[in-house]
Amino acid sequence: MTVDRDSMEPIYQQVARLMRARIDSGEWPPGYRLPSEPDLAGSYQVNRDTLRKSVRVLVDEGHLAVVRGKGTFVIKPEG
Amino acid sequence: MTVDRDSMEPIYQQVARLMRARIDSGEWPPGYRLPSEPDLAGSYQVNRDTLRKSVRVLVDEGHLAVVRGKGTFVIKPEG
DNA sequence: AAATATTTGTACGTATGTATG
DNA sequence: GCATACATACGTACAAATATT
Repeated sequence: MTVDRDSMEPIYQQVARLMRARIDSGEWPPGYRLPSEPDLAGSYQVNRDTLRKSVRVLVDEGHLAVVRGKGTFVIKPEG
Repeated sequence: MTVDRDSMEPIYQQVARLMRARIDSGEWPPGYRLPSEPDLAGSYQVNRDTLRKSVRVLVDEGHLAVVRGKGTFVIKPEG
């Protein structure tokens, strides 16, 4: 062992975890439109590019859907 | 009709097409390691970030595999 | 209808970190 | 240790789709 490995997690994954928690907890319910990317980036103190990486993770997981010009929405269970 | 729509294609997709063509043509055969991202970015006259988007497209299509620290490789038919 | 504002998408530039050779 | 190659992160600007006034 090389002492304490795997304690590093990229920021965008950390943010993705935080956002996932808000979805799972119901704070961001199905159909909810998230704050804008610049707003979220500000909230999490990260760059917009980094935030968008986090969003992509959740989109890939099927938790979020992004619609250009409209916003980012929490996916509903059925669809 | 709104006159000639859909004639706009993002640069990263254009580059993805060019790269796909080189794979399909056999210029980049299975197992081949592509030039480095900075080199490819220079060849196609785009930013490295843009080139990485193109690569992601081909990875998602199953044409390429990216290995950190090693390079980007053309996927072999079988695996 | 038209102009404006909002929101996501694309593109470039730069710096630093991590994995591999 | 050093060089190479991919990964992450930040900043900036403008384009495109949508919504609002």
